[in-house]
This record gives sequence, C-alpha cells and structure tokens, in this order.
Amino acid sequence: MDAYQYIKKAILHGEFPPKMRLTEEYLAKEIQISRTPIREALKKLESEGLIVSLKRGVRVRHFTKKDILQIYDLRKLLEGYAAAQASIHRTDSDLEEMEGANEEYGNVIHHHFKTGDSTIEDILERNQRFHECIIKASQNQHIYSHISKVVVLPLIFRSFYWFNEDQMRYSYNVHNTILKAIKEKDMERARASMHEHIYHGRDQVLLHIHDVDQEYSPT
Amino acid sequence: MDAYQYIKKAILHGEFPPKMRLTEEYLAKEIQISRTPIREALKKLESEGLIVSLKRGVRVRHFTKKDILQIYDLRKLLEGYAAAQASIHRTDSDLEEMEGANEEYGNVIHHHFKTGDSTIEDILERNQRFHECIIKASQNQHIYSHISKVVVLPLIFRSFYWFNEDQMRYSYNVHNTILKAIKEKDMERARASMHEHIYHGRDQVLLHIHDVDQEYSPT
DNA sequence: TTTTATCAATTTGTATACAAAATGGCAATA
DNA sequence: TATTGCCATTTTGTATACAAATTGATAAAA
Repeated sequence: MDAYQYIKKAILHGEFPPKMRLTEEYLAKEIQISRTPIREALKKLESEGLIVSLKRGVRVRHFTKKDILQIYDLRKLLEGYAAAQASIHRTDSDLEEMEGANEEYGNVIHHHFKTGDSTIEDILERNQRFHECIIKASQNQHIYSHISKVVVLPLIFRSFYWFNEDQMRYSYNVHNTILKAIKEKDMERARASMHEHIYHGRDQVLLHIHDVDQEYSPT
Repeated sequence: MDAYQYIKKAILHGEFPPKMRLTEEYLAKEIQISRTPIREALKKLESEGLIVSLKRGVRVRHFTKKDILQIYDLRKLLEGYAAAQASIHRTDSDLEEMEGANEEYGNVIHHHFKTGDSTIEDILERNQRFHECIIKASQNQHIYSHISKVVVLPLIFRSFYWFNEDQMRYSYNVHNTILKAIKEKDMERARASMHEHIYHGRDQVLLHIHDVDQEYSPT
C-alpha cells in the first residue's frame, strides 16, 4: 500500500500538518498516481483516525487534550488486558520471543546513544515489536485490529524524539518488569505494570503539547 | 452506503453463508452497480471482520468458538469500561436518554410478542441504541470506532438468540440494573453488571453453534 | 506416476472520463 | 447593508477500459 504509506509518513513528519485540508486530486498529483488508490488510502487513514473526512476533501486530524486522554485510556485497557492474558497463556517460546524483542530494544537504544548507528525510527520499531509480542502471547488475535487506532499518538507527537537516554533505559526496564510478571504468571502485576507503562507514555505526550484554547497540536 | 448495506444484509441473513467466496464482478452484477463502490464496501466489511480477503476475491467469514470467546472478551472490556465511565460522567440528560432508550426497548419487546407489530430487527435496533447511549454517557467518544468490530456476533447468530420472550424480558431487566448502578454512580457495580450482561449474551451465542471440528457457523 | 512448464481464463489493480454534488462568489433585491 | 438566489468552479462518486497478477488445467518431461 504505497499511497497509504506516503500520506501517513507525510502526516507523521509534519509535512501535512494538523488541520491541513487535502483533496484527492492534489494527492494524486503529489504522489504521481491516479485517484483510485488515493481514495483507498484515505479510507484506511480515516479508520485509523489520522484524518477526518469533510464533505469535500479530508482534513489532517488535530488531537485535543481530551482526545489524548481518551485514546490512552483505551490503549491502557487493551494492552493491560493483553498483558494479563499473556501471563495466563504464554508459552515458553512466547517468553523467548518477548525477551528477545526487548533485548533488541535495549540494543538499539545503546547503539543510538553510543555509536549513533541506530536511528530513533529503529528504536520506535523495536518498541512496537515488543508490544506486539505481548499481544501475540495473549492468544487473542482480535486485539490486533483494535491496536492501530490507539498507537498513533506517540508517533504523531513524536514523543520518542524528546526522550533522553535515561528515559529510554527506564522504558526498557519497565518492559522487563512486565516480562517478569508474565513469566511468573502474575496476572494482576502484569496488568498493573502495563497500565503504568502506558500512562507514563501518555504523560510524555501531554508534556509536549502546547496549550491553545483547548486545542493541541504536535510540536 | 448502499452496496455496503446490501452485502452486509445478505451476510447477516445467510444469503451469503460463511465461507462463501465472493468476487467483485459477481457482486457488481448482483447489485447492479459498478465495481468501484463494491470495492469500498468490501474494504469496510473487512475492517468490521465480516469478510476476509483472499488473493482473488473475498470470503464470508466463519467464526470459530475461539473467535467468539475472544471477541466477547474484548466487548466485555470495552463496554464494561463504558459503563464504568458513564457512572462517573453521566449527566441528568444522559440518564433520561438511557432510561428512555431502555423503555423503548421494553416496548418493542412487548409489541413483538403481544401484537406482532414490531419485528426482531426493531428489537435489535433498540438494544443497540441502549448500548450506544451508555457509550455516549461515558464521555469517551473514541469507543465508538472500536465497537463496530465487537457487535457483529449477535447479529450473525441472531436467529436463535432473540426468539425467546423470557430471555428478552430478562435482558431488559439487566439493562435496568446497569442503569441503576450508573444513576447511583456505583462504578464497580456498573462495570460488573455490564460484564455479566455481555457474558450472558456470549453464552447464548455459544449455545447455538454447532460443533464441527473446531469450526462453527450460524445455523 | 509425479513433477514441472506453459498458457488461457479469471479476477483484481489502476487510470481516466464523465456525472453528480458541494462550494463560493456575484448580482439582484429588500 | 444584509440577504437571497443563481451560476461557474471545484471536488467527489461512479462507470468502464485496460494492465497486472493469480489460478487452474493441460501437456511435456523425468
């Protein structure tokens, strides 16, 4: 899905900033492709909540503080449930996979700050991979289809770009706390530590919004 | 969205039964419309989980017992959260609306069984309306976009779920229990009664699937 | 017999033209 | 000046033609 990737990237990189109006024809010219695949891309982006459709054209979504609180509430709910289920259902190979994913996460963090040969994008990717491993281990495959709507916020607000090394290491350590609870089949601890982890991420996003009459945009 | 409604209805009414393969061209001829709107409809139906796409064409989804358990788990999570939040945030006008919706629900049930001038569709619609009122009162508008994926099961399996007057009256009474908890701002009771309500619905679906080598379809 | 290669048929993906709907501005009117 | 109605422009919705991909069957080769 090429047009989709292009537009999503442009939104996340701020080239199409919040509230910008986009028309199919404009995007078709921009991406050098016909309107048909553009339309499909827009439908998908709308279902992810990155754009809202108008009567003519669409608008890049801007998120209010209320949106952020509400979406993170849902993410907490879903990922907390995933962690709890994972603590019940995880197999040994699930455990290996989750631990491997978090080690990778730790590695790219290290490389990014020490040698500089890993990018923030690499870190983001490994982080996402870790969270996906937990969902996989939860044995409820239906969670996947809900997740895409609740994970866009840190991408849009690029909160990872504001993290220093200590904060990233902290996040790596919290992952290990979650893993330990899952490994020991401590369901409520798994849920609680995941909840706390998500709330912490939420607060990072909240820190970096600027407050203009109840409306907030990424910086 | 016309093609969408047509196909959805056909799936829910069993005219396109589970595992049936559908091609764009076939549907275009069937509905007397070009392939373009068909494609959009199929994308939407896929995102709701009613069909799965193949490399050529799509297939009407069939739900396994595992699917049913997993989807109802997520529904329990989302609607339980909605009820809990509603018990915190509900305004007086929210309360009126919810109570009104459930009275309507009780009325169409009565009419359906006594005078016969309400259809099962009417009942289903009022039930859905009641659940939507709770989400509205929860003050987390983002729940809506997740709900469509978790409410299809009782629709697909509806023929048996909704045929018994006692069951329906019971369901109406449970709604009132949920409402009472929300009215009294008893958050955990609101959540618990909603959880129980969803589980009860799940069990009705499970009762009426037939068990053929781990695969289940509506009868 | 089993496997592989090839080709025709089916079906989706993309481009494009035209129809239908929404918008904004301008002129006429109160 | 403010308001209404009309029309040109913009933009989406739909149909359709053609290109690309997938499939299944048939025939050739091991």
